[in-house]
Amino acid sequence: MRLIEAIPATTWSATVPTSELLPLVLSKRDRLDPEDHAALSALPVRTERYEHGATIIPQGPAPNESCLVVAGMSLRTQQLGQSRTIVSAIHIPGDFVDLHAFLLDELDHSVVAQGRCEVQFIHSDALREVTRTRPHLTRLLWMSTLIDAKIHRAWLAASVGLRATERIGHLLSELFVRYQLIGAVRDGTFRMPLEQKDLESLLGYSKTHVNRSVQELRARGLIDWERNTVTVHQPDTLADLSKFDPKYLELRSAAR
Amino acid sequence: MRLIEAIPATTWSATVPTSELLPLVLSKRDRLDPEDHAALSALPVRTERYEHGATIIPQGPAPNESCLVVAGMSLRTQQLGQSRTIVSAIHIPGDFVDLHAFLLDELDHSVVAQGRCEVQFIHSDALREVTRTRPHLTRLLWMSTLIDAKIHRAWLAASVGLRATERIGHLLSELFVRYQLIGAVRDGTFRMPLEQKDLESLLGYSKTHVNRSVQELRARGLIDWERNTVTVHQPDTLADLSKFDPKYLELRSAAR
DNA sequence: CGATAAGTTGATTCGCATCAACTATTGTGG
DNA sequence: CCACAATAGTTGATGCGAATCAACTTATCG
Repeated sequence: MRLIEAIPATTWSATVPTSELLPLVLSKRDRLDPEDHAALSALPVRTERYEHGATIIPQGPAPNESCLVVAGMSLRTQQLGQSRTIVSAIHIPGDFVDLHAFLLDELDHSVVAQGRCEVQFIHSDALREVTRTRPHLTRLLWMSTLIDAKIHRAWLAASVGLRATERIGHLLSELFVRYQLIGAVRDGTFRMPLEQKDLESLLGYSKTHVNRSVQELRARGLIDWERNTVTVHQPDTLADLSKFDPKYLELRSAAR
Repeated sequence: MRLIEAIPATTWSATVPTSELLPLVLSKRDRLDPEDHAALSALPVRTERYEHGATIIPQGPAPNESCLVVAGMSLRTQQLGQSRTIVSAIHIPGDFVDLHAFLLDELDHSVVAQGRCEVQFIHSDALREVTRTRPHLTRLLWMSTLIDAKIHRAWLAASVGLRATERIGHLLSELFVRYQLIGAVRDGTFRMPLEQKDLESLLGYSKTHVNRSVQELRARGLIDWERNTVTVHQPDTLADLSKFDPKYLELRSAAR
């Protein structure tokens, strides 16, 4: 087992009861009135744990459940041709993994556990019922998928327009912000189930080149990164270098 | 004016009355019952035309309208730092341009006309009313944004995993399929408001390299492309070479 | 404490950018 | 209508960013 120890500190399950996780997540986007809150708490959920590399959702016909990361990390991976695998999204605690599954027939990607990972499943019927009766919640759920798309666009822009060093800086800036939002950064440091080698499938660079680029960021005093621990010494400088817009994950809804 | 003549043949406004466009577009996703159909037809819309390069939607605070391309083409463009502009989406007739705008406060991109372009605006209040009263329509609208995200993921994968020639093949395969879906391909040929030079901001390659890659595709007998006219001689071979999954935009499905 | 995997360094090759010239096409005004 | 201007497309030469192959060091785990 060369995993990071157990499920990382970045877990909510310790502090938040199962039924309160979803309302908590959505309340970060917009105020929930008591009825909405109750509707969410009442959703039946099933919690599962996965070992590193396990497939949480397979590519192909969409499952009749959607899920949410409770602890750890999962990756959305797409096949490109036969041989190549590309990561198209990273999910950390509080992120919906495949909310879109309940509206699509077929998923173009798999979801796999990166390190140990705990997720909460919600049946599509229950979600459909929410969309039938609770318009405001529907809009908030919809918004979650829009934020997903927003991140996709940012990755796409980074992929087209940045070179290795900047691009790694961009990814680390994003993870820094996202881990900050769930309270998992202390003194500029966070732990996550990614190592340098993982950037090979994430960004498409060889491990050799990833390493040289990471060294450059280190040499400039912007970051440290050993194994699963990342420290961002100068978030602003790093964001600037990487053309990362720190506001791009501001999450509040326009839909009341 | 070095535009493609007037609004291209790829227009629906000639054959479909304004109020019927939106129901027509959504009915491609799933059956509409008469009430849903009526609700859509009743939406007040405003039609506008833009010249090449005109900004249809500016980056920044989200507008209180969303829009749909009726004729021509529009591009979603993002700023990366000060200088670089990246295209993150292409919209052709029948595509929603910024349906997500009505749920987000702030747009991370602009939308500009590529060639002459006709769009239909729908006020956010009207959309919000639809989401309040018509759950099935809401799911279909939501699904439009999910397909958008699906295309983003395909672009991202292509951008990370393919080289210039394949990547251009990928884009042309996608456009071929999308234009086919709106009935704008005849004998493998379609016209569009993009030229080779436009791939510079679309894919991030220099025009020199774009040209050499296009020539390679031509030399292999896969395509022809002069100015605004593209012919795909062997869609299957091209898709295969480009690792393009031709199924990825098939839209119809079961219960929504 | 040995085995395995992550990280590091160097040498070579290749894809693509860049700069520069040139041709072909389209559009414009006299 | 023709001559010219402007833009799209084409070709060549050179340099840099990143892949690849290979060897090696360091950390981790059983």
